[in-house]
Amino acid sequence: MHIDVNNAFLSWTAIDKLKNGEKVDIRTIPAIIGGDEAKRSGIVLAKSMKAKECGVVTGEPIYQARKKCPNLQVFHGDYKMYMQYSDKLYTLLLEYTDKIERYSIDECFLDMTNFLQNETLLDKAKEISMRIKNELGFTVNVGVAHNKLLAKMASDFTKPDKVHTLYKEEIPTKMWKLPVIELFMLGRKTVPKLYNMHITTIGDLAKADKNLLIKKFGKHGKLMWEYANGIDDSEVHYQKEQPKCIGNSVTLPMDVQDIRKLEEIVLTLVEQVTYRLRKEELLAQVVNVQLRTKEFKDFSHQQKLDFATSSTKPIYEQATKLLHEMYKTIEPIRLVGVRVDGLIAKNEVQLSLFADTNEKQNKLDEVVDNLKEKYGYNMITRAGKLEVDNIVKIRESK
DNA sequence: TCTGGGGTCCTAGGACCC
DNA sequence: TCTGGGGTCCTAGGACCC
Repeated sequence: MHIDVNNAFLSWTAIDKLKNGEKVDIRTIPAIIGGDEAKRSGIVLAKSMKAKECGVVTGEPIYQARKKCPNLQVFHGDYKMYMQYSDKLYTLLLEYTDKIERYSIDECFLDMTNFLQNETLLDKAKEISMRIKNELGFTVNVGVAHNKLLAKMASDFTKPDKVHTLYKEEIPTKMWKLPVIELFMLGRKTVPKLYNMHITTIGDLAKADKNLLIKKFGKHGKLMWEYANGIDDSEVHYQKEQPKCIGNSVTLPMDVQDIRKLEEIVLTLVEQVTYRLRKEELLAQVVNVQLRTKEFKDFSHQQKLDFATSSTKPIYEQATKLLHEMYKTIEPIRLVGVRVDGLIAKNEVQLSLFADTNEKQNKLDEVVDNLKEKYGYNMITRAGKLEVDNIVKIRESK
């Protein structure tokens, strides 16, 4: 089964407001959850049905959505609150199976193979759907199928509050008629290329020459042909996996060219990233810095460290080096990102010739972390960074 | 008042080794 | 006498997901 919360951010905001005494249910009016236009992060993250009817789409700029829908109401998201609703959903689902993959904040895959007893899968799906609505106050779509791909495709059929099946024999009638963009893992870059090959529906793709697709698209070609034919043998990954990378980035309220400013922003991001790294008890082996220009061109540089570390100082030094490498071709910068890669568990660390032996630095990080833990992330900061902190307020929830 | 932020995976090309 | 072929590791960029 694939379970997908209908308009998750909007629904959760709606029920949270109702709980706090708000009279109108924002699910019943033209409304969206969006970023902050003044901070240049004004895009649509979720929309109500009424907003959708106006033609509002997820990901578009809010000003554009407002043009389509003049009486649109805009609300900001609250990640911490969303996580609480996500946890409630997960807890309820655990009553049905312990093999649950939390695919995202609002999506789960359930492996029901060993939990059917006498009921059919479909009855269970209906029961789950009903209980979520009654006990948690929001609706979901449930997709029922014999693999993850088909379950996910099924949960995406008509919304909201629906249970759909997509069994093997239903593939031609329920899936093949859909436009090819609807297929999982086909995005805006690949679809025009398929159109040029006269492939417009998922059915066209399913019947296309597999080898030709592989020749044109490599591994991705094989995958899309298999998906179009409903082939997928991936497991439900119900055990929490160690992250492969940790990164934070900010779109700046205004373009920045001053390298000193950029350095300070990088420092803020490094502190954020390494804080998360230490909380997860991981060490990083690679540092990556990303810049986006005001023309929306992205650049990134990365480099391996001589030793695995989670310490602010060496990671900041590496990040500054990378920033300066890229600064040569400087243009006004819109976004700055810092990411660490090649993560390993702290207790699995190999002894290196250049081991991270700076006890003093590690101790300092620990003290700062504890203060942040106790008094809030933004309660302690560097004196030299106060100005940047005003530009780049780090969200407490992260 | 144009276009978020968090991720994963893949590919191509270059350096280097034998 | 004028340039092989196997491999690994690293980096930059891009596609896709929610």
